Parts: sequence; C-alpha cells; structure tokens
Amino acid sequence: MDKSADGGIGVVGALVRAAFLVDAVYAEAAREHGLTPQQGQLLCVLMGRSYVMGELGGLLRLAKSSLTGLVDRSERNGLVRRESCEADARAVRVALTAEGAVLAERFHAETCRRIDGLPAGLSAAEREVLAGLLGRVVLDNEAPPVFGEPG
Amino acid sequence: MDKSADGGIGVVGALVRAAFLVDAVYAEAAREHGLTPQQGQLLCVLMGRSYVMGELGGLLRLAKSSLTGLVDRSERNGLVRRESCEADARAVRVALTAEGAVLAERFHAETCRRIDGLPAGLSAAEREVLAGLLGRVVLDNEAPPVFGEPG
DNA sequence: AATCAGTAGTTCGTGTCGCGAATCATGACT
DNA sequence: AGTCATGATTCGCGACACGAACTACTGATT
Repeated sequence: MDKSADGGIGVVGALVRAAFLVDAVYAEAAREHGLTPQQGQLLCVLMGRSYVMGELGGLLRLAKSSLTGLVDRSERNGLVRRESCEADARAVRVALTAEGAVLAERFHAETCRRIDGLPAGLSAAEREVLAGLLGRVVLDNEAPPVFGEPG
Repeated sequence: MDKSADGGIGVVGALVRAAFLVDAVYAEAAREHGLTPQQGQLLCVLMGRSYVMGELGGLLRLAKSSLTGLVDRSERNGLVRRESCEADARAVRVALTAEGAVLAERFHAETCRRIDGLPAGLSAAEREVLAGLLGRVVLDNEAPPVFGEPG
C-alpha cells in the first residue's frame, strides 16, 4: 500500500489518481457533446442493447428514484425512449432514440480517443500489460460493462 | 484501443471501468463516514498541507464558485477552517480543523484499505507492475495529488 | 499619491444529481 | 379473490457544478 522503494507510487494512489484522471477526461468529453457525465454514461450503456430500469439501476449503481430522474432528463432531451416491456407490464424498457444513438456513437468514439491518449507514454507492450492487469482487476470485482468497447 | 486478441479487455475499457470501480468504493467509504465524495476528496487533499482557494480549485478542477460552496458546506460541518492568507489579503487559506483532521485520517485509511483490496487477485509482483505502469500514466498526465498516500 | 486594470473569492440563479419514503400498478402465489 | 412482492414514479431534500455579476485587494502606471 505504501510507496514502493523505487520512488514510484503505490497501487492505491495510482488507482485513485488514475480514476480522477479518467473522470476528468470523461466529464470534459461529455460537456463538449452537451451531456453531463451521467447522461453520457447512460448512452454508453445503452449503446450495446436496451435495458429495463431495474437492470440499469444495477449497472449504474443508482437508486431507483435517481435513475428515474436521469432517464426523465435524457428523454426530455430526445436521447432516450421509454418502451413498454413485453414480458412484464410493470417494467419499463429504455432504449436509445435515433438521435441518441448518433450522439452516443460520437461521444463514445471521442472519449475512447482521449482515454486512449492517457497512456501515450507507454509502449505498445506496456499498454497490453496494463490492460491485462487492470482488466483482471475489473473482472475480479465485477465492474459492470458501463463502457463497451468497439467491436 | 480494441480488445486484445486473447479475449481480454482493451486499455480504454479497462481504464474506464476501473475508474468506475474506484469511484464506487470511494463513494461508499465516504458515505459511511458521513461525507460526500467531494468532501472526502477535499479532506484528503488538505491532509498534506493547507491551500489557498485558487490552488484548491486547480487541484480539484473546480470552478471558483463550486469550490466556495464545497468549502462552505465543509466549514459548516466543522471539518475545515478559512484562514486569512498572510501573503495576500485577497486570498483565503483553507485548512483542516482538528475534527476534520481526525475524520480525514480515518476516511483516508479506510479508503486505502478498500482500494487496496481491489487488486486482491493480483500477485505482489503483478501489483507492483500495475502500480508502476499506472503511476507513469498518472505522472505523464499530471494528475494532481488528490489522494496522498501514507508516508 | 491617484488611478486603474487584473486577480482572489463570494453571491446568486439555474439545472443536475442522488437519496429515502411514500405511492401506484402489476405480477405471483395461495 | 386476497395477499404479498416487485418495478417504477413522485416528492422533498440537500449536495453539486457552473457562469455571470459583484466586492475587495494588489500591483503597476502615471
């Protein structure tokens, strides 16, 4: 947990500060697309497929009422649509509108581009090692797929 | 930027999802200490030393008015104190109160403990590699020391 | 010394965010 | 039918973040 002997940073500090960095990049990219980070995240999740409110709440770790508001605002902005769920009349399915899909695509691509620039100082091999280790941390802790990658 | 051939996750996805994970842990730890994540972050920054509002704004990447509010609320909660700055009568120096220092210490320690648990699936050697690579990313991008490590 | 542009912070108004408690509608089970 | 659980919304609240307008002080210029 402490700084390692070679003067570098410990895992904990590295993780926290990297998260801070990613958040800042994410927020800036969102802002330039007229989105809040939360709305951007919602769009990115919905890029893959549509979800029912309950599922979305789990993925984004939001209380029910918080999600209702987020979807309300996104719907008002024409990015998202509420559909009735075939399997359960109580549930509400949330999907991207055409406009939302376009914006999601643009926001996602640009954000990828910028996040990808963060480890610019690393060699290709180092980036792969980083991706591998961080990927294991993500999987081990079951971080939800809040940001699907292209492909 | 894409998924690597071995079925793992790309650097971008790994970074974003790891950030999401860290945020969640941070927020939960803060909540359990009666703090919002932002207040927790403010306390952590101030653990090292006191800062003038302008410096704090740069560190936390907040607009002036946002920081005023954050410091207001933290001050109201007795965690932080506004002092006059000796060198410049316009500036305001922000420092932890005794109570704030205690809480900061507790919150920081507990948060460290939990963040440290995220890479539990990694060997000691792997953790060091991760810390090294991520540390370089952090330094290359001049991520501010928003979360000093013990020592 | 008087002036005046620039800087440090605050105030104010607006919209977003996140939560818990209460509520409503539908589903599932007896 | 009756009852209980579940999915979502509503409501009220405080926190957050921002920009624009404002106040107070600094420092350079005249």
